[in-house]
Amino acid sequence: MTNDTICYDEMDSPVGTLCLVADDRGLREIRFERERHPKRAHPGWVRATAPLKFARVQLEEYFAGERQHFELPLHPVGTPFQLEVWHELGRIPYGVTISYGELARRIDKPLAVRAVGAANGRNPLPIVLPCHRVIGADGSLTGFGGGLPVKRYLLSLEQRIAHGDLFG
Amino acid sequence: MTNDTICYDEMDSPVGTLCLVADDRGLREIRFERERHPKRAHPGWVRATAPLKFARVQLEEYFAGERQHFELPLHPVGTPFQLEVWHELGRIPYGVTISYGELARRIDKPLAVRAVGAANGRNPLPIVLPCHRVIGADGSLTGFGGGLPVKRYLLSLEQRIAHGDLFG
DNA sequence: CCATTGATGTCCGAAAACGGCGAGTCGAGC
DNA sequence: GCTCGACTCGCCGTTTTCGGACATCAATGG
Repeated sequence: MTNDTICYDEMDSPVGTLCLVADDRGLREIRFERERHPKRAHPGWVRATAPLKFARVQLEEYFAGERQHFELPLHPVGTPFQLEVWHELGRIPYGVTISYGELARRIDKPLAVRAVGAANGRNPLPIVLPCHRVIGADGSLTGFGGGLPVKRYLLSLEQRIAHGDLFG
Repeated sequence: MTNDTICYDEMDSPVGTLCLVADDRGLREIRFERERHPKRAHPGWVRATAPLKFARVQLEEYFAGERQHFELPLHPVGTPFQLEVWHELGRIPYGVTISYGELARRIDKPLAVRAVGAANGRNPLPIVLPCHRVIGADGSLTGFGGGLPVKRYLLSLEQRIAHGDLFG
């Protein structure tokens, strides 16, 4: 029935090598070289460039400051709660930051703040689902799977582009 | 890659309706109508008679007393320990019973007696892998996934045929 | 003769721990 | 007074850990 083969590819980026993973339904994962939650190896995955071409191109455009949102079929895998959180991530506009509490409120679970943080930490599609736009209520960056420097880089990139700060 | 479609079929037998399940590698399960460890439903399974024809015929021959061992590709799924136990089951001759302790000794784990019992209880291929030939050290039947009456029936069938007791 | 105990792999439920938080409290310092 | 940090505590989904229960049986000790 469904063709469950999973393919992957790697690409260079300003924040290090990225590993893109997809199945026939869409993009499943974007992995940083050194992740906080290292995922297990990929048994039976097939390296393939073609199916991931659109993802790679759009990411390159993003890093070049020429793309503010992605148009890709996505297929992140997670619990219902996690999917809800990740889906909500997709609605945060480019260059905008909100707090974990605000995100919790937006999914109608104002008290599930730490749970939102945890779900954010397991976001399998960083950059595309912009978990980096979620920060502490006091403005601190608090954490990021690929490392705080990467989070800082992404936010400053978006600030620069969104606000037209040519000196950033 | 591997064609993972799973097919199933049902058949009548002297011990009630049996559900046969197989993939392209062989027979996976034989389910009784009312099982002790009820397995989850079959999402995405396809009903198909042809691939299970040999299994069905051989089972019918077995119940008719005309077959004493099976010649089928098998593909039971379990832990390494379980596979070891189930494999050993296949060596118990028709009409013979051994104890759980004896079975444990045969796989070189003489102390894993209860573990052997548990593995026996999870045997996905009853009848074909004759877990019914394993009984308590004191001769009691102790248990059977499809119900003790079925275990009794199978043993008495084999006794009758093996010992040529025409009055059984 | 009966009750108890220990050894073993697996499953299942309950319980606890653990986070990419945040509001509140309390002192220290100015 | 006011600000700011360090600390505490409650919140909630997920993960991990843990404790029994099993298709047992031989060895003990009363």
